[in-house]
Amino acid sequence: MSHGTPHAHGEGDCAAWAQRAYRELAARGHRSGAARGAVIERLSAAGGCVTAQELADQLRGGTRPVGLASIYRALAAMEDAGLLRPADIGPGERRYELVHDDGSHHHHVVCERCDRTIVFSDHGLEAAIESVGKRLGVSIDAHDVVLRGTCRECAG
Amino acid sequence: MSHGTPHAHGEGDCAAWAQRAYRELAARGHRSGAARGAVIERLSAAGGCVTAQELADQLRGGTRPVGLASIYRALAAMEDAGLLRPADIGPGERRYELVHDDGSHHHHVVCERCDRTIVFSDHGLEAAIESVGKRLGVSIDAHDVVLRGTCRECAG
DNA sequence: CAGCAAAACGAGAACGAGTCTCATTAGCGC
DNA sequence: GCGCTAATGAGACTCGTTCTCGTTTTGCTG
Repeated sequence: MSHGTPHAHGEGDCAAWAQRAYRELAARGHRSGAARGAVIERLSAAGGCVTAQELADQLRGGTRPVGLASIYRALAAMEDAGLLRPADIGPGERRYELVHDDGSHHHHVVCERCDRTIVFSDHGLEAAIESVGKRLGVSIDAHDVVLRGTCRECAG
Repeated sequence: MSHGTPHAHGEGDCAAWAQRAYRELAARGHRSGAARGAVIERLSAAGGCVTAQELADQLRGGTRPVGLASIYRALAAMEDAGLLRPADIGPGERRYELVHDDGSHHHHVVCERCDRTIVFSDHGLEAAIESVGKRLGVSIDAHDVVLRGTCRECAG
């Protein structure tokens, strides 16, 4: 049951995500623009977990530079549409995660030595969180969990 | 502004915390200064869960204004000394929590309607986190958990 | 296809949190 | 007191994010 997926990158999902993003945004009355398209492609290629700045850097080197404002606008629109989820992993680190429609869901471990981020999911943890919500009488819409420690490689 | 968290723990702890803060900082070779003293008093009075900006505002209105730089310095020194723990509750929200020496430890629920923060601790959740760390082979030094939802009052 | 209104765009200004620098002040051991 | 050094505060600076505004695109309609 609680089988983890440490760093499983499914690329097929991301292409599907891009399709859904186009569809969802169009359905919400958004017109298709070059900037937003480029952002969607980049996000989908990266599989998520990027900052706005990283997107800007990558797009600046690409076929066509995209203004920062447009990137933030695109990200905001997609967050509104439930296509992205911001993850506040550290101060000055707002990373955006793809939200897949299968409801899959993960959290992060940040290694304090190498600064790498490991992705995981865990049923036990989700269950514990749900149980806390019930106990407190709070209906939980979302939750962020960030673990900090030393990863296997750094621990040696 | 309206962020007076109803406190489950007594205020006696916070006075004790202030004492320990003075002691611990002195032990680390810090001299006692007016600015740092004011920050300790304010933190202890607030019981934690404040941002540097809030401290600055409160101290500006007080008997003696304290420079922002000094506040950040004081916070950093106390974090180093294990007296404070930063909690990244939201973007642009670096709140500092008192670390009590009884090792007590809590997390936050942020109500998305009234923006209030509820503090809780849960043994099951801690256990789940520990178990995740073991499974991933990561030694966990610290962890942040933020739940977002609607509190009992707002759900009405 | 041309015309049009609204959406999207990009450059740059503005903003806010946090950090850094530096000249001045003040603690503490002597 | 004396002097060394940490602490302080004003303000400059960085950096991520948001806002503004004039221009370009898009998609719709005649």
